[in-house]
Formats: sequence, structure tokens, C-alpha cells
Amino acid sequence: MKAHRLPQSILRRMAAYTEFQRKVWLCCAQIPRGSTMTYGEVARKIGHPGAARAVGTALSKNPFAPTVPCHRVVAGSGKPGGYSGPGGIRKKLQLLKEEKASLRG
DNA sequence: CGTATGGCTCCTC
DNA sequence: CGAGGAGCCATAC
Repeated sequence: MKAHRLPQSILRRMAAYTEFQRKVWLCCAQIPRGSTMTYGEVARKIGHPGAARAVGTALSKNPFAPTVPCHRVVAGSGKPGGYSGPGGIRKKLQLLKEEKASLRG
């Protein structure tokens, strides 16, 4: 649990949010570049199986996007899912394209 | 403290 | 394979 390379400033700001959100964001930060993960996978990984929807909620609140690579989290049906960061879903798809990542991981 | 709201998922049809 | 409906979960109000 230390693969993330987030700035100390961000890590410190994260402290103001719920543990659930931090787990979600940190989990995203741990997703290897060029890979993707489904909301359900993330939920299960952080110890909240079935909380896929809550994961989406947490990511939508992600104030560190795209510094926190929440765009590497996609829906489980091979769909892009959503993106509340700057640029919207378009930006998410663009980032994934740049990273040569496929929606299936 | 109860209701409303999502970057979801699974099961049927 | 696609559309529809019903669960599930944490957060915001």
C-alpha cells in the first residue's frame, strides 16, 4: 500500500474526507498506468464489496482529479462510466486513450 | 434522523 | 445483445 505517488499536499487534504473516500481515491492512485478497474472491483478491493455505487459517489466528489487518476475506473459492462472532473467524460476517454488503456482493464 | 442522489451491477425479459 | 427494473451503499441535505 504505497504505490501511490501523490503529493504530500493532496494526501494531507484527503484527511478532511471520510475514510471510505480516501480508500477509493488511494485505490485509484494505485491502478497501474494503462490499466483500468471497475467500480465493483475497487469497492471489493477496499473492503466494501457491493458498494460500487458508493465508489462512484466518492469519485464524483474527488477534488483531486485528474491528479488522482479516477479516470482509470470504468463501469463493469465495458462502458466508460462517468466523470465529473474538468472536461467531463470526454476528458476521461481522452486520458484513457493517451494511456493506451482499454475499458476492460 | 429520514429522504434524496448518484461516475453501479446484476437479473429478467 | 439491449432495454427495464430492482437492489445496494455511502454522502449530502
